[in-house]
Amino acid sequence: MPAPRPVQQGDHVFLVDGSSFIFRAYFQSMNQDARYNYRSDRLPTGAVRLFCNVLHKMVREGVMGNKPTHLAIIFDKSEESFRKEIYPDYKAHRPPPPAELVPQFPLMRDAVRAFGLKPVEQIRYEADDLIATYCRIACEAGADVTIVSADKDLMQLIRPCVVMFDPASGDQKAKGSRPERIIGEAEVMEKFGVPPAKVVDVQALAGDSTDNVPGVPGIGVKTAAQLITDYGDLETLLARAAEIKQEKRRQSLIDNAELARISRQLVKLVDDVQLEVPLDDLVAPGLDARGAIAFLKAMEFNTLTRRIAEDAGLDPAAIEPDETLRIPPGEAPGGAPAAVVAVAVATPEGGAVAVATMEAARPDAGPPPARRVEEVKAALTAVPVDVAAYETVGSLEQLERWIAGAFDAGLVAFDTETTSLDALQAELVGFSLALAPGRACYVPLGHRDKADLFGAGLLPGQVPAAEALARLKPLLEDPSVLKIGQNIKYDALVMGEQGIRIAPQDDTMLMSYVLDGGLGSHGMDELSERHLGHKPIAYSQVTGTGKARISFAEVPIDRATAYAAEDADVTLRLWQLFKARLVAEGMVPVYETLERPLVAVLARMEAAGIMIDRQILSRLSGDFAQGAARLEAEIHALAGETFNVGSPKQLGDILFGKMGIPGGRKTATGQWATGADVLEDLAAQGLELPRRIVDWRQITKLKSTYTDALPGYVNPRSGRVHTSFALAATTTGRLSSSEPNLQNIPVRTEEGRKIRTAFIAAPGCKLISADYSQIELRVLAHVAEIPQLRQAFEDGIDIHAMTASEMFGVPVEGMDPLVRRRAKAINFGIIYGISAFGLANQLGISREESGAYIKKYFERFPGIRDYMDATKADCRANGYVSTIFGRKCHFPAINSKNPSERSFVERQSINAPIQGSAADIIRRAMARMDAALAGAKLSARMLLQVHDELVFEAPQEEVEAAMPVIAAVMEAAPEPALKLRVPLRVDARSAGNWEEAH
DNA sequence: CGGTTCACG
DNA sequence: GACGTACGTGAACCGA
Repeated sequence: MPAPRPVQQGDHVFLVDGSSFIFRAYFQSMNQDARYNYRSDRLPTGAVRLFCNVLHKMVREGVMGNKPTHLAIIFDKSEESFRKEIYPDYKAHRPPPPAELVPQFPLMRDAVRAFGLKPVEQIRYEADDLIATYCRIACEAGADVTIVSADKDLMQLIRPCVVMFDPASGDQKAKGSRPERIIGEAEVMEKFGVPPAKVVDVQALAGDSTDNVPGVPGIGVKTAAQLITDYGDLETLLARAAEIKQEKRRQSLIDNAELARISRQLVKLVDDVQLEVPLDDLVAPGLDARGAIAFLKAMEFNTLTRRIAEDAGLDPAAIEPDETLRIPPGEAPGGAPAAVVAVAVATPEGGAVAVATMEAARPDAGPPPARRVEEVKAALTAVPVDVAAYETVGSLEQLERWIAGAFDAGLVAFDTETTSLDALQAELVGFSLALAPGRACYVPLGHRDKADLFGAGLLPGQVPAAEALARLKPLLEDPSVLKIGQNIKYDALVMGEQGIRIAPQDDTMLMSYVLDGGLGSHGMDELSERHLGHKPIAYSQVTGTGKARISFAEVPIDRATAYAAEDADVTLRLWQLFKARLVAEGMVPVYETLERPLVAVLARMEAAGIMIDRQILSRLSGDFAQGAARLEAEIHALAGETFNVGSPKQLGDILFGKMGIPGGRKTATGQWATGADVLEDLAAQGLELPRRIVDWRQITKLKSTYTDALPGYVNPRSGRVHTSFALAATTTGRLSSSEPNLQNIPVRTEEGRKIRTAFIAAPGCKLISADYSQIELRVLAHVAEIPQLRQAFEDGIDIHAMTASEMFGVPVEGMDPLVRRRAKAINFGIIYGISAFGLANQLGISREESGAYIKKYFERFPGIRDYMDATKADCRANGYVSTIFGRKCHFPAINSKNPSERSFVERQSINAPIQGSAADIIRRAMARMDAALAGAKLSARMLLQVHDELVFEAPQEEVEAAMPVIAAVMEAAPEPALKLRVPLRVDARSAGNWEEAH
């Protein structure tokens, strides 16, 4: 450390706001390739790396030609600022820092020391107060000061001897949305409308929602600036408040004078802190190259290590890494549950995981997660949703202020309003932004005059859409600003149509799904009621329903603002809660690896769509129509009367009433049951009519659900069919597909398979279908640890034949197909939570016989009964079961008094970990697929997921290269989080259509 | 809008 | 010992 030297005229003091820098660096790091963000032992280091780069540059080159003579890196000591003593809610609703950032706080300080500097921090004071104090002392000594920060709260310090420098994306090649810049008096005037000395007065009136400074309700920066300019300062204004003409404003100022004074105290920086480290001690070092290299090597920052070594003429290999920065292996796990640690330690994406453990090990990581959740909950309703006043943005200037606010906050809740639920057909009508609870706006773009019959007339008071979107794009694409949405895949698709990406993003619907899957739906209205105790304005309330329903474009703008801004506000509040809960409940790895990455993946798949051959479908429709007509005539003849063949009620009456066929069964509602199983039974007795009904039903089903309906889903712009995948719809973690459902395209019958030939590859391309073989049985073999099953999968033996062989003692060679079929049914039954009744039904045998099979099965595979019993007990004790990757499936009815309901839930709880683990595996494969294909220089793209199958489209010439890449990603999907005890196998085929590829 | 049926995994 | 059943989906159609 260099010797102290008094600051004097001509010196240049650099004051770096370390705390705000950390957050910036973190969000920036989130946008780069994940492997740069972790050390080889999964310690998250991305923010530290960016911090070191800038620190190095500052020491070496200075800023804007000025090199520092004195340099202080200043941090917030803790959250217990003296401001909390004045106003307990100060910074109260700050979300907790991202989990991956937490272990980096102490590393930042280590970095500062390694560069030969002293991190400066003082209890009770924020970094800003220390900066203010150093600033005053330096100016009094006649030196110049550069404050390195982007925090607007520091702007009050600017004066002739003080400038601010915003490193923003400074040394990145990033686009020019936020160039690095010097902030002087002119820039402060521009932002606050007053000179720096009066900034605190403006902030006292306008408040600051990110820090929870209350201000005076109804007064924003603009009004505040006007008032301060008119009256000179805050005290004069408050003294003469009675003179103000606008009634509401006058009253608000009179009522809230004290609040304004408190606010001023909160924003006014203290510049007479008793400094523990005198300014004179902070002499800028010549770089301590050896110390820096030891640190950088320990962090594994190779590029910067090399650069510094070169500059200093040192051999980096000769310098030992600083091993004190290694976390001893025994220290990490802390008190985390063993299961979580096991998942965590190995997850590649899961720096997050390493973090959960790290947090426990670091005493200075902030309040414990559970307390944090309570704090967030308490703060959430500080500004009730009901009374929040939302802003309608009617000018570009206004929009720019909100966008700047989002950049400052580093996060924004975002929501689009459109004319359609189909994102790819929807027209954008407006969007809303929320920056803090109660602070939200709506930006109308395409609201039309309802009275204008020609529909062209845009209502006045809206921002020109093209220009608004041009302003919005840099925000939505900026890596340092987190975009928060409720079902943000929809908004991503809508914005994608405008050529705008949304990244990075978080989704409250998915957070809720991870936290509370099985405990209710994850729609926003319900989440708001459940967690915020607030019922938001319903969509139908603004658009009406049924015949009177209007397009959102016709909703009056004030109504639209109330609705849309509230949605963004609610989304933001939910995010704060869920973010804290994910940490507290140990669900960060599940969210980060199984949910968050899937948003972009599915958006791409949906946008890609799949090509269909309409000619094939129309020909099939014709064939089916003929077949159905012929069958219908025969059915009427056999019945002796015409009736609606599609009516189960009429059919039941004819079969079991008029014709008096015995052995009918009734459904829950007392109607005659006429399902295929019943009709098949009757057909087996030699009856003609039921056979024809079954055939008729099959044909009409294929016609109405597929061949007739699919062409109607072709998007006119792309000429392809775009399904919508739901990520948060099932109780097990599976996806679902709708409009159209492309996960139930026929395959089991020959007639049905013809429909698959209509799903085709684009010209010059092929479809590739890759599916997991027996994935659920393999998962079962893994979780229940069944040695015979494991061995069979290891050896690649026919699993159903093996089961039959074990149970009935017959050799696999030359096995009776009927015996194998029974074993297969039992295997599936096991996965479904077997019952004698169900198995008997499936096999058409007696319950006694099926019960004997099950007994036999459990004798041969006792591990499976143990697994089932353990799973049920687990569910009863916790109310949920977990997949092998830690996804929770809640079953609150597990302890139901109703025996039938209870056994139903027990079967669900047995099935869920198996089905859900398989779903997790394919999700992991999907999350990695695009990067793997791109890494192999392949342009193949994923189009569909059908639970255990992925469908791709690839240029003909790369099909052979793509298939092994796809299979490898799928087969290795559980790793490295888990190594299954059984191998996974994937079969991949290619062809011009889906039928042949499958 | 609930019930029934049937397409898929 | 009663109770209705295989697990998970979405779409079409009927009939109130």
